[in-house]
Amino acid sequence: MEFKKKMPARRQQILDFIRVFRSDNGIPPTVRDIQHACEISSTSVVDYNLHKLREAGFLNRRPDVARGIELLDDLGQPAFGPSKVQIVGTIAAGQPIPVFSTEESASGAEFDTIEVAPDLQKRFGKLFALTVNGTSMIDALIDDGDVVIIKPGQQVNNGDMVVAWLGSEEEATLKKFYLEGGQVRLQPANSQMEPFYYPADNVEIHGKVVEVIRKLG
Amino acid sequence: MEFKKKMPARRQQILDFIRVFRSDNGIPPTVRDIQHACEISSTSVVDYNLHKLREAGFLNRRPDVARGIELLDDLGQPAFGPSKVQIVGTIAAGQPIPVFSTEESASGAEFDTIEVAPDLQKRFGKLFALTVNGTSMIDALIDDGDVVIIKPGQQVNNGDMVVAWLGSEEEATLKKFYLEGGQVRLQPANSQMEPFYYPADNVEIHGKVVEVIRKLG
DNA sequence: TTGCTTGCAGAACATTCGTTTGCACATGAG
DNA sequence: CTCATGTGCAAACGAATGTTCTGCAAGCAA
Repeated sequence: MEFKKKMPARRQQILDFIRVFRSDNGIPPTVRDIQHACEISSTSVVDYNLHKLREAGFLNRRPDVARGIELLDDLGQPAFGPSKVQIVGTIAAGQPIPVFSTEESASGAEFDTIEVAPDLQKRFGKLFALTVNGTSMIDALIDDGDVVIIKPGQQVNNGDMVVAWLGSEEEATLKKFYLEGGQVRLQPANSQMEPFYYPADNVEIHGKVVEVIRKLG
Repeated sequence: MEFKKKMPARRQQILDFIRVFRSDNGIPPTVRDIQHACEISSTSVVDYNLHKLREAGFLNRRPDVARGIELLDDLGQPAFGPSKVQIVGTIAAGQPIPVFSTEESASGAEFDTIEVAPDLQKRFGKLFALTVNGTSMIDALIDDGDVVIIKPGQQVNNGDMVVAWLGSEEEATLKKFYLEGGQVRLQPANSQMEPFYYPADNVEIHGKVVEVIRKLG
């Protein structure tokens, strides 16, 4: 299945300019800003291409408002302002991890959120967060109250810090992951600690930790 | 010296609305947006108050451009887009800390930066960051490569994690700070570790850690 | 050919929106 | 009292800006 038809150079240029302009000035450009920057002879051409870009899902246009161009991220969400990540629960040794459905976050439920650097979501896409409860992850240099930002999914590489569920132990944990033959080596981040070994089918990977945040003061 | 005269309620309301509107919509409000939201009968009243707010240094107005209101932070800098904090150097046991001049960051020098959540700078004002070099802070649950976000200054409270310079040891360190009589107790964040005691005049406080960030993957 | 689509051009139109002007009312200093 | 200053109001002006209409040309398929 083919997703992206090749984008005309003119259209790509416009999209890039909107990004740069918004980053430089804090507000989106006007149609005529785009016209002059991209050396287009008419505003109608800009309008035409903006219309196409809207159809392709790259942006939104608020009708009849000045500077109403609104860039969208990969998920069709407005890409402005502080990025907030939902804290879907806590992680602690001996407790199940709350199931996060990647597709839909039940619109009724209200979650706590944590503000993260906007570039995080740009790099990793959809993210979730867990609050660490207790000092059971201290061997991974993670303290009580720390927040771990997680990219959900099973695809992890050796060396990634992962959210692992150990079936036999009935325990969730944060460790560095290494697949070695049929075995899984879970290595605490603390180099002074010894690794643990488990059969591969006993370890269930829920996601990959992309950042740890500890708020103080 | 008196800094802030009391701000008229109307003016404060306008300022608050601009913040909320910008956060909700990603673009600044128009004069008429403000007029309607604050139930003001005329645009000229809004314009008058915006003029006053500009004189007071709270915002900037780009002349003759739609939605040209630009909120300023405490330092008179535009407050939009991703918040970047300068990484002014590294911290490691046995090495001096680079001196950060709070007033001026030498415009010639180029620093690495790290993106942080925008609310951090709103809450703490001017911030700096240090990269932790080596595992010497591991007793404070801080790993090699972690970035600590620091609010510079000597005013710290008991229990704060601080950047401390130990004169006699010629060593910089990150520890929880407690002033007890004439002594300073420096407590590693790791509860399994024992505290250290120093005479107060041997400990130089450079700032307060407000957040620890560990990037993975 | 015919018809359809994509893309560009020029001009005019309609609305949004920043700005200005004039006036009124209060308060306080002199 | 007069004068200056801060604040609020109404209306209008004009620049900024989104939108629309008509036309043209090249590519492509039936």
